[in-house]
Amino acid sequence: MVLQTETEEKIIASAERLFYQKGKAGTSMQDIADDAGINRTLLNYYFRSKDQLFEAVFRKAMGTFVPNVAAMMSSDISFNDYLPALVEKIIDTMLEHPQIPIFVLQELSSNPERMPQIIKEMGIDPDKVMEKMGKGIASSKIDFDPRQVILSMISLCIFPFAAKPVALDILYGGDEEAYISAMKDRKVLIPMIINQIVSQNQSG
Amino acid sequence: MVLQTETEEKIIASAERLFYQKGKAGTSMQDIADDAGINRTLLNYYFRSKDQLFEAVFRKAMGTFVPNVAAMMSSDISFNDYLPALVEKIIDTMLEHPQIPIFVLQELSSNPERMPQIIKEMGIDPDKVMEKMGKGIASSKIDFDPRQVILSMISLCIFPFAAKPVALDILYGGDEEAYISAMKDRKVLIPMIINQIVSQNQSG
DNA sequence: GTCTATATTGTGATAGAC
DNA sequence: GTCTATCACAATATAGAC
Repeated sequence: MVLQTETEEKIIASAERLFYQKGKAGTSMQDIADDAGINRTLLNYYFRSKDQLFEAVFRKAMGTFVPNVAAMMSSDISFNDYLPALVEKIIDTMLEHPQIPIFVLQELSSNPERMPQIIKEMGIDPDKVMEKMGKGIASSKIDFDPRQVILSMISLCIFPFAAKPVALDILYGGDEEAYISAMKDRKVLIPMIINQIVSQNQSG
Repeated sequence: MVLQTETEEKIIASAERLFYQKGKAGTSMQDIADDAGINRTLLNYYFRSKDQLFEAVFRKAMGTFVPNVAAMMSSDISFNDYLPALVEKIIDTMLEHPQIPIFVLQELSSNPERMPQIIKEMGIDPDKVMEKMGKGIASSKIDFDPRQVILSMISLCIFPFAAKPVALDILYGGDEEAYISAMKDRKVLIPMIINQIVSQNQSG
């Protein structure tokens, strides 16, 4: 992260909070300026336009996930062995930034045509990911498509945060502590689930 | 569904499409009127305000899920036995309305304080849901909290649709047919996963 | 770098003619 | 029920003083 002026940092921090909660169209430049306690025109001075400010926030949010994937791909241990660490990393990231999934998915849902370029920019090679996955999942008991396994793992990790308001209320009666505690429990539950799918003779 | 005038139907149809894709703040009344091919003031004539039009769309979207839950709760067979039918119902609903999850979750994320009242209005009794769940899950092999099981099942069913742009591009190389086909496969995969978690001696 | 003033356009909503 | 005309206001963005 490059050094930034204090004002620029305040803008980004406020823009993040508000874009995450209210979305791009639901947040005005004035809202952000007020939240940051600065003059509205400074947003244009530093970021030229609302679009460019949003873009900065969006890219930072996307970048939150990439290190997790990158770390997995650069490690030389198999998917199965790396699984618990990966799940823990993802859930820890979610506990810190629970609003990011919906924010990112809402933007990608509105502008799906952005996906191909984003993948390219983030340096993710789908083939390489699949190769890594397939390696650990080859001996699957139920002969799952590796893509179904990875999709299921991500679903189990991320959806409970995207659906926090619903889960919190219906399943945990509004008890935030109970909800958080349950999310932490999933660090061990999810690898168990995935391992059960993938293979029961990992030792072989 | 009550009989509606043709104009009213056109408004709702356009409002759904646009609210789903661009969100509430990202969609103007003019956008909706143009999409419906009618005069903008008719929106106010039929729905009084943008807020009330949005509310109509939001409630209809929420109502899409409720029948699935309601059907499960009113059935007298156990959760485990009902599982495959429930998963199939949910995934079929998602295939028909893949944009609803993000739309609903975005709104609830912006206004989580709405949850308690919504649950009440929809006639969902959390205790009754939990009782139903706990019944089928009691003999769990890994002694899972029933809430973790239900949360996992929902995650596995819904997240792959919420994350469609990402999954489509990274996992299926942009091949829409392959993606849809994979989603259909999950109708049988997900019950297998959940059953493996829950119990291996359901017969007892 | 930070402010005030202003240009321009878009927005939700209503009144009133037909 | 549907239209035109209009209101009051909020939005993004820029020019220019300090």
